Amino acid sequence: MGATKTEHFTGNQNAIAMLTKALGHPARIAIMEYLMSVDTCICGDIVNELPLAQPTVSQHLRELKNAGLIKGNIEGNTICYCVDEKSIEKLITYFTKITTKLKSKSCC
Amino acid sequence: MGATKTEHFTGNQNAIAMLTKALGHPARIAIMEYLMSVDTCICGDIVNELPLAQPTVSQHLRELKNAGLIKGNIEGNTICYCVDEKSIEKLITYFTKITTKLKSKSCC
DNA sequence: AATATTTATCGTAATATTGCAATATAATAA
DNA sequence: TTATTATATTGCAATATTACGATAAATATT
Repeated sequence: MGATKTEHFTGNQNAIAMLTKALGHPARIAIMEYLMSVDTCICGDIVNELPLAQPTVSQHLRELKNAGLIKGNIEGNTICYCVDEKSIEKLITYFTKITTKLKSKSCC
Repeated sequence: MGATKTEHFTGNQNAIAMLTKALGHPARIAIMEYLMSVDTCICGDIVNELPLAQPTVSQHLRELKNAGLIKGNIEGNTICYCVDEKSIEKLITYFTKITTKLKSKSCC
């Protein structure tokens, strides 16, 4: 044991969990915030913004990319990163649906 | 190493990461969905809804509770669980702020 | 009181994550 | 060509997570 039993859950449940899991680390939240703190793509420069070693940042970037939360374009010597809006929209839609249901509840 | 370096990040970054991390497992997403699938608190009955052993479900419930995503009231023999709306609101507010910023971007 | 029911905790094995030094890769600059 | 710069990959140690059997704790039922 030790591995998540994804096969017992729906595709949507696994998809949402994949997104939230990728966001479930302060460094990755910090990366997302940094990517959105300017009006353009960020080319290079991400490693210097974080209090972590370069291989660690690279690993976090890969996880965000695998989850579909960010996109990365090779631009010569550096890589330009930016947020993939679709994934964030998906999360907002999901959570909004949740709270819409909650409004009609009266409990606890 | 192996432990997250929370001390290097802001309180808000850690707070959001704590919520998303707690949601980062399909079983916990399934629990949240189940809790919201009815109009009242769910007293007992959560274990039977999931394809996991009782101690495992109990562990997932504790994680959701520690993160502040659900509330649990002891009701005699059973425990009544429901979603803590405030935590979900916090996430929606956060992600909405993110997309508002993204709208003004033109990149990638 | 004895038993059943519900949930939590303990202990532990399997697996995953986090972090970084060392090294590799690839493009640019000298 | 030989640095230099930017990012990725490898390997590994420390730690965390996932899952569950066994057991405990607490209330309910008989």
